[in-house]
Amino acid sequence: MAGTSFAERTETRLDNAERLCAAHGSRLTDLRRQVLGLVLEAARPVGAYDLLDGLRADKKGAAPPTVYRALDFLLEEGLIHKIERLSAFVGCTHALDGSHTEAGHPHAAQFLICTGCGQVTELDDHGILHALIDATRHIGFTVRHSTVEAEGLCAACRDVATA
Amino acid sequence: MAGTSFAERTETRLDNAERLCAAHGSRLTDLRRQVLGLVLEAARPVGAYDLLDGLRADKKGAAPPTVYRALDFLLEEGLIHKIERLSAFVGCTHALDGSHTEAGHPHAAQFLICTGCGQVTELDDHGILHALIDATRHIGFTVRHSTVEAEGLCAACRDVATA
DNA sequence: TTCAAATATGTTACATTATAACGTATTTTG
DNA sequence: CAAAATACGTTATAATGTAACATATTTGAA
Ligand SMILES: [Zn+2]
Ligand SMILES: [Zn+2]
Ligand SMILES: [Zn+2]
Ligand SMILES: [Zn+2]
Repeated sequence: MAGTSFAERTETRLDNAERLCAAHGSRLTDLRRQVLGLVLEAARPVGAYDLLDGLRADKKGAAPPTVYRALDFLLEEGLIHKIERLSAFVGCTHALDGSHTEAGHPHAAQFLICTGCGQVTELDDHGILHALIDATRHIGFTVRHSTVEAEGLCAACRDVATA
Repeated sequence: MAGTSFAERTETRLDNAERLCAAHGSRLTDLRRQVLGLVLEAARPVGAYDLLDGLRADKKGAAPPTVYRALDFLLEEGLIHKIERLSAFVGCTHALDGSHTEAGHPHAAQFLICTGCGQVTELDDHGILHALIDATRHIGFTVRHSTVEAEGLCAACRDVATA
């Protein structure tokens, strides 16, 4: 049995994830659950090789494909997002926290990356998405997937900076 | 003297770039000009190692730092953009084509990546930028730099697909 | 002009991120 | 149960990006 044990809140979110997978007819295996748990426990976006280190505490022989395959699955299920600018991964708050019974499967989101504290905030702002769709429709481009990432300072870090 | 020779249109854009640099008090050296030329001649986003291959046709001993340093300079001058999802680089149409005398230095832009033909279109849409600023202001986040990239099908490729 | 400082480039080595390819194990389905 | 599909193990390597330090070139002031 997988030795890793997570905080209660994480277990709750993992259970939510498991329900979403079941509803899609896909399987949140022990390994995938463990990788998702490691992503959720991190306060900030985690790189694949950090996850690999975490996995190795439990499964000695883990190798890159182990973690990348799990990440691919979690991305396809919409349980995590990849922050392109950081080559790192975060849990999808929309899918894991909300009571959104329609969640799961990738969705358009926006990410605010604070260069002060490293925290990433997920937005799900329709205005941004609409502005993008509007601008692209003009020139006949059909959007299938969008990446919106902003770097800057969160409220807390800005207050520190201007103090 | 650098042997690489570019199409006339590229030379024109390189001359524009040189003027912009001069106006900033920075220098578009032979090497940087050559790398920018290679970016501009490519019909699509180019990876750093493709550029390195191109450079090596002319300068036998070129190494990764050679091209990465040139790219860093060109990014800082706002002459090229990096497409994060592709780890690849494109010329900035705003800076190089327009008669925008205020151009140069990085600016917020949006990129449409066609998965059919690989072409990338640069937008400079105020609506998208504004929607992003609006959404972030609400939560006290200050945007310093934004990445907006959409993957999908351009008009031409969509027509082929539905034919 | 001459020399010191700043800037740009050369060069070697390495770090980080990601995937290919193939074999084994487990789960599902008829 | 047996066949097929899915998931995982394992080894090797590809692709992208930097650190560190030496050399060369340009700039600017004495
Ligand atoms: Zn999400
Ligand atoms: Zn912060
Ligand atoms: Zn641009
Ligand atoms: Zn196309």
